[in-house]
Amino acid sequence: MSNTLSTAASPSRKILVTSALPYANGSIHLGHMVETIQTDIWVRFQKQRGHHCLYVCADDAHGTAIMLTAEKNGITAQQQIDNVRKEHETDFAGFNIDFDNYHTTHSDENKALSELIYNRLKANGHIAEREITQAFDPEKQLFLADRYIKGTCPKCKTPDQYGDNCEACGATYAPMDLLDAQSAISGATPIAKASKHLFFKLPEFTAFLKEWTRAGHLQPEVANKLAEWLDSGLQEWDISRDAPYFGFEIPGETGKYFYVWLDAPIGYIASCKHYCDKNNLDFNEYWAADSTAEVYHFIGKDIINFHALFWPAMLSSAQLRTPTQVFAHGFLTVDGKKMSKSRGTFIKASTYLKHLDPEYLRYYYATKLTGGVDDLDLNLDDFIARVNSDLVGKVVNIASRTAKFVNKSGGVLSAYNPNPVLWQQFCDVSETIAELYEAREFGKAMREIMALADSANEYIAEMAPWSLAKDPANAQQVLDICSLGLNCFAALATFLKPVLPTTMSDAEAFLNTTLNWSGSLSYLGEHTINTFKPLMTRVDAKAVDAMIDASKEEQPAPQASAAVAESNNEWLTQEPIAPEIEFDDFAKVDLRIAKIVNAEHVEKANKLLRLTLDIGEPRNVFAGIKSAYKPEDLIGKHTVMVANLKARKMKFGMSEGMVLAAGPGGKDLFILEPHAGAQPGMRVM
RNA sequence: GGCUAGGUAGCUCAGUUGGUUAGAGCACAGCACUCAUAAUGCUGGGGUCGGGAGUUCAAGUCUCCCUCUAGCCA
Repeated sequence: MSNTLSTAASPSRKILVTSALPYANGSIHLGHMVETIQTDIWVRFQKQRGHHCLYVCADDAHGTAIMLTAEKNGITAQQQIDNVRKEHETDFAGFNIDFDNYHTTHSDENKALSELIYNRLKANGHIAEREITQAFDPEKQLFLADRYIKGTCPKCKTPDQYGDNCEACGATYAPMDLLDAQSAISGATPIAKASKHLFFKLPEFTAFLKEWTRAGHLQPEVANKLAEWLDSGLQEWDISRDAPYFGFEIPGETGKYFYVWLDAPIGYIASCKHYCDKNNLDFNEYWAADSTAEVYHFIGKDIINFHALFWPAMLSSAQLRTPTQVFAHGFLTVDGKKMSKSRGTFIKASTYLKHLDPEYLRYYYATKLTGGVDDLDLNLDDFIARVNSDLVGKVVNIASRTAKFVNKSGGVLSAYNPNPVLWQQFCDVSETIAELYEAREFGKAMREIMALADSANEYIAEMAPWSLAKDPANAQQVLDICSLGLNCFAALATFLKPVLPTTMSDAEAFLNTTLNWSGSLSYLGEHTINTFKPLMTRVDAKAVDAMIDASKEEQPAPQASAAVAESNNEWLTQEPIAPEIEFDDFAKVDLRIAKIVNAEHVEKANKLLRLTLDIGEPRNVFAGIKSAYKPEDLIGKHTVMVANLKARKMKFGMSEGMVLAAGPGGKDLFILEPHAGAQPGMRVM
């Protein structure tokens, strides 16, 4: 993202940064860490540049899921979220995520702020009330969200589907449309029940949001994505949930609670307030409508709507400032695939920490992070090679190969710089690297840094101080060369400090200095250093394997609902044979042999092919078989069609009949083909 | 079904407003060096830039179609 803000040290910048609030219902895994590591690197960079930067986060502690988990664990919701919060904080600390404040949305601050904001929305006429009908579990006395209802898809009859869409055929439907719908919580058959709900009148913010989303607050691809919502018309947002619900009760209502997504983003403000209150800071400087502080939200691309539509609209109505920018990032894949429990790639943060150094992952993520929303792949072989080669082989090696000569000659660096051109290269690139950090182009920044490391290693190889050292007369020259080498290392350490806080803190101890980056680099002249000790050890491939194995053990492969797949009668199970009919019923269906004289793609249609069939007369038929057949493979073949089916008007024209095909869909779709000899027009009986 | 993003060397990725023989790191091969955590340096092999069509003097880059992958749809 282009950004006119200066990256150089101008202490005027006052910055508030957040990472998305992890849900208090599960463990932190390496996917979460993409976001917190990205944010933490950015925050550490800002601090190192001398800016006032505050990094806050919190656990997202409300909702039905947490209530149910607590119940299952036989503890109160409060105990549940307290336990999880402890675990989350430990995991983040293990990865050196340096929050200034980590709070919870189930806090006094958040309650007060949620009520305040809600009351303002209401006073401004932005809250609507109306009755809606939802699925209700009569046994649990609980309204059921779509994901808590299971049943058979009304369209393709696949069993065990959730209440909003079918994973097998992709159909979308209302939860009560499911065949044999049942509550996933109690197993009871849900009933339809009406209840009053409160809505945030989002459509009234359409003009505001159309402008806001294009005003430099978002990455362009994110703004494009949101245009879809804005152009198709915003809907009112349901912000209430009926009791029982774990959350905050809505003021002025009874048995109504704020939907978890209403108070979650307010948790950013609440955590900020909690910090300000503890530290005697004025929290209005961050959140008042006229605040001049910069506010940034780092989020995953799955929650863009909440942060870039609902959230700015709410803030605007509540007379609070909106975020300076929202930075969305992509998801984590491991070895090119979605994280999987059975493959052992659903790796919890705590599992990683048992086997590997957090600095490795911080660096690897940094090499792959961009300012965009692309997904990030953790390729385990690449991870090992990259960390070992870049950090141990290149960067740390510079110190390792030069330190001994300096330590031997008394441990004091030489003030004479034998190659000002090389040093100038480091100074010149310093600002470029800073700009890349600012723009969250960490991958590019790492590449620049490694190019400098290469230059330093080339220089040392060329000078070969180990050869010069054989003659005591060259002692001063050897010291000059190695001092420059260590200055190069100090510069690299400065640039890498936001990514590798622990390693570079050790480097500071070795170099006996603090690695500031608030201005231009300074050359360490006559300066005493300490004895070099290895700063980082290589990634052990065995440790990576052990981590994967441990992830498998923790999450045993589910006894896949393989019952269906194993059954010989898979198709009968999925779609039982229809009720018996009389011959006359069948005879009503006029099936004919048809020759496919032409087949072609239909522009703008994702599933259809246009077939021209000859049954003695021409027929135009649209068939949903594009996913399984190429037009050229069909032309000239014979098939069977229903010839007396009432013609149907489709978006692309009239369809005069249908061809017969079997299979679940997608690539598994098989049209019928008669044995040789059948002629177009023959009736099939 | 709609939409948004991707598909460039074995792997992970760069490729600015279309402009000479498409780049980097890792991996691989050869050589050199031996200070360094078997680290480092030099040289080299390797790509019909997902497929097809079009615009252009010129397309990885622009347009259209197809295909595969990922995600979102309150």
